Amino acid sequence: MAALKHSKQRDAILAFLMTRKDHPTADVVYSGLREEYPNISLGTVYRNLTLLTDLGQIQRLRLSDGVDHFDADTSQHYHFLCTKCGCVIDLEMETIDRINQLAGAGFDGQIAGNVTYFYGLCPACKKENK
Amino acid sequence: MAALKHSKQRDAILAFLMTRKDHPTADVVYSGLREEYPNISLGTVYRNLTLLTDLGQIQRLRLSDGVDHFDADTSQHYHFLCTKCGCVIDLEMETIDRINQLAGAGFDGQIAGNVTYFYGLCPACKKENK
DNA sequence: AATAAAACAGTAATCATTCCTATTTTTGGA
DNA sequence: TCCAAAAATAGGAATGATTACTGTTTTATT
Repeated sequence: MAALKHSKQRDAILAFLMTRKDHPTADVVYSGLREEYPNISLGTVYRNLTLLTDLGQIQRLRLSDGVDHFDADTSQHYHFLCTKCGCVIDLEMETIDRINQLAGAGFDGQIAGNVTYFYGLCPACKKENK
Repeated sequence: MAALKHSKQRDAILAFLMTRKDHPTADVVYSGLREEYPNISLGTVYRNLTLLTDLGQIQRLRLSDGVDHFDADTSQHYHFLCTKCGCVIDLEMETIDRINQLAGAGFDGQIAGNVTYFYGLCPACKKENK
């Protein structure tokens, strides 16, 4: 039913995301692509970001800053949100697996997964605060 | 500087929240209070929910459904979001303490805390799905 | 090349939340 | 108890991210 058709814009959005490690928002993707595609529309960016998320090619990060961020690295890893400058950084740490089992014990529903991220001061803001 | 003044509306908002375990949204609080306070305004609800959060008397839950939920229980505990019906439920489980230390190891910034919640099917939706 | 389906650009609409302003309430002192 | 200053309110306008709509363009298939 889906009958997905190829599009240059979708390729460009995915390629752009793959070049960045800062987990940009839809608006940043839009701005970044306007040089190469002056007529690309914000709606197209949103639609494709959602589509790529549904396809499992990228992941959407919904942190507490109220704006969605997107990450081309779909592997399980943790994120950090700086409460001062708002930047988002990958954290290098092992996966906490048992946590879903802990949550499921004594719960009659079905745990499909969890959302976990960290917040505080990023290295740059921490240095600046001294 | 703060010079907080008493208000019936703020009392009512806090009292309403304390009667509920379902972590209502601002709009639900607003609707629930309109019987007793027909003229209460949505802005007042939002302002006081933010104020009470800042005072540490309630906590704001920012889950991935895009709407803020509020909880009068400020103790550390975990939440579950049903991906089908959208309900939010408290989970009975021990606190995972070392997770912040794990995240902080090898990270040059400062970890202030983490956000962790679970998602899946609530007991009612799980039963219905069989 | 002809056709149908999908994607697009551009724009309007939605929805949660915040902001603004004139009025009302609270509170501490005369 | 009355007064004045500060804080809070109601009501409505504004914001900002995201989604929906529509007529046009692109893609893929025969």
